Amino acid sequence: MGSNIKDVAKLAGVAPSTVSRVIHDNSRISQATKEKVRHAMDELGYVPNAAASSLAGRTPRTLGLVLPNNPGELFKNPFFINAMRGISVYAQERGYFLLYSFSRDEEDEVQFIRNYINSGWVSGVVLLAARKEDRCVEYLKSVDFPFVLIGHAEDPLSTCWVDNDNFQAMYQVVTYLIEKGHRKIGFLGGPETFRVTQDRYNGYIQALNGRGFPIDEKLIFMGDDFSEEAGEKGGGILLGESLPDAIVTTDDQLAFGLLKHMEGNGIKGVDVTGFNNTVRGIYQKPGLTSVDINADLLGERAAELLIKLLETEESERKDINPNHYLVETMLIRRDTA
Amino acid sequence: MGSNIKDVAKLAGVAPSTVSRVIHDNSRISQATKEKVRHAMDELGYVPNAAASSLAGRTPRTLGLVLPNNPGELFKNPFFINAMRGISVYAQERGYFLLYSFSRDEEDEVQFIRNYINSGWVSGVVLLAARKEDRCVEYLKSVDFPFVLIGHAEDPLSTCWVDNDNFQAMYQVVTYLIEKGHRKIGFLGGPETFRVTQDRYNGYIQALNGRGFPIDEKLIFMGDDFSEEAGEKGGGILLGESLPDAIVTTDDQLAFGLLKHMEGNGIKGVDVTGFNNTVRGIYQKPGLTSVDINADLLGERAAELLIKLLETEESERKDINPNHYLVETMLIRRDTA
DNA sequence: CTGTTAGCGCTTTCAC
DNA sequence: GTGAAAGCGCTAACAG
Repeated sequence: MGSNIKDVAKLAGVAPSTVSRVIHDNSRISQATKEKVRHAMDELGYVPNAAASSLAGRTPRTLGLVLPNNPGELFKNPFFINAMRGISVYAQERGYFLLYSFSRDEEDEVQFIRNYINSGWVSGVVLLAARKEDRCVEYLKSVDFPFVLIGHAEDPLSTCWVDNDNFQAMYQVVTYLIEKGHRKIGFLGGPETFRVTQDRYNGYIQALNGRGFPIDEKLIFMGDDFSEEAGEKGGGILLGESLPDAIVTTDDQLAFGLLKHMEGNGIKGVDVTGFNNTVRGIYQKPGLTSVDINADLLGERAAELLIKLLETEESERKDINPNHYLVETMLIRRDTA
Repeated sequence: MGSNIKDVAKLAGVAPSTVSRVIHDNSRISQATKEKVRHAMDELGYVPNAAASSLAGRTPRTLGLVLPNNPGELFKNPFFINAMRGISVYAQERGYFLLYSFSRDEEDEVQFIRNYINSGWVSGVVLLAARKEDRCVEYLKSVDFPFVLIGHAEDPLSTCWVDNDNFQAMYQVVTYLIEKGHRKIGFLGGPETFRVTQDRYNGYIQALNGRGFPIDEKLIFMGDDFSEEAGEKGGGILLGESLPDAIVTTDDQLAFGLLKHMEGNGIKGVDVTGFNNTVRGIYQKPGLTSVDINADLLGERAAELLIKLLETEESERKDINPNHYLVETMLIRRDTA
């Protein structure tokens, strides 16, 4: 099939080790030989055998992704495919291959990671969905294997991660509503145990406080989960006697539930915003105003950070700096706000 | 890090070669030693080093996917993520890893495939979007590398492929409309150079002919592409003097354009169907009746076929049988039909 | 600056 | 049935 390093060496009239050095752009090779060798490589259409290279001690230029296998979520939310594409854009440019797998559950995921690592195929892992007390994170830390997290890390100092600035994102949303003239603004969030909920909640509080507007406890509701049902329930509670001007939510699903409640009860004139810029929000009537989390860029940054991590000396990885990126969000205005 | 074959051999009190034979379930190893060795493997949590295995001559248990980088399409159409998941489900079960990459253009794709192959990482390729005279197909054939196509092959006899039965799918759609009582049924297709257009067109013709209904040339229109604009244009032509009872389209985008034309011109009472069960069709009002192409299963089948191909003797691959699968579609009824 | 050499972990003849 | 040994393609000392 393809040619090997010996063929190249012979054609260029040098030793295999020299070719290897040229491949890795070793600084102590003369310009002349580099040219010669590169020429020979081109002529033969040579591509290094990654398996051999990895076996001989190089860290393989392959990253492994771990995806949850949640059909509903996968389908409603373009996050995953976009993040995968973003990762791909950066990784390919840097000559890295990408492995992916959809897991059934957390158990599965840890097993995949084990396989990734022990197979010798992979040199770093991208986790696309962080859970609380994520066992993958624990495992990767325990074996000290390089990884990066998309989402907020439990231990943000000793983990590499990439996330939106959720505080800032919600701050912007609320500020936008205030500028639109709204004063009574409600908050409909997911479970408060989640970091994202907290951050977005804080952004909400701060945006109001900063302008000297009071916080009304009665306008705040946290659901048991991120579902449409939770959103409906929240609507029932937040839209009581007197109507607020607007309600911000931390998830499009919650917003859909809220809108459903409003429609069902003939409630009008309350602005609503979502999060994630989900496909449904684009095409339904009324179009849902929502925060786009920029999944593409989240993916790109994750790849960038992981590759940076891989390419720093092992001894210095502990204090890689920066160890995270914050990716900006974009408020997409549609009919509901 | 992980243990290697020698460790296992030592612990089990056998030679490395014996362990290797156990890994590959060689028939001439006694049951007793197999047990012993498997026990040792478990104890050490041994996972074979895929790089070494591949280097030593085994075909690597890794498949490479090639995806187009069409942001719009990727986003509107859940086909890709679903197909990827389907592939993953089957491949993982059989112990195969998956590599993916998004290409910018056809040039890119061929380059990726070259890299896949020459790197020694990959033993087979899945092509997720077949074009006419696809250069990837040409290249893969020219180097005689195993691959499977999702979509219809130009040369269906000498290629492994997986596709819907597009004839049958459209036949069902039209039959459904006939049973609903419609008689005057129009056809709005993509470019007629495409195989899918042809197949779906034939299904349309056959369904009408089979029941003895006449074909009206004036009710047939093929657009220049699969876009919404082409759909609008088609609407302008098909919805002339007298209105048909229904129009079947070969793509949701075409259907959206058609509906837009209808709405813009106040045309009502014409049933419309799409193809691909795109996200927009689910959430817009009115909900678009559409054919779900079962991308998940398409992916699973593709993986199945490719792995079957890889696991048959090289000399017998030419006449692998069957060399394709047809995956059933499902008509999803919503508001428009 | 470049060549020589040992070996990464595994598979596969070839012996026994 | 099982072991010994060579070698897959590449890299990383060690020489010079």
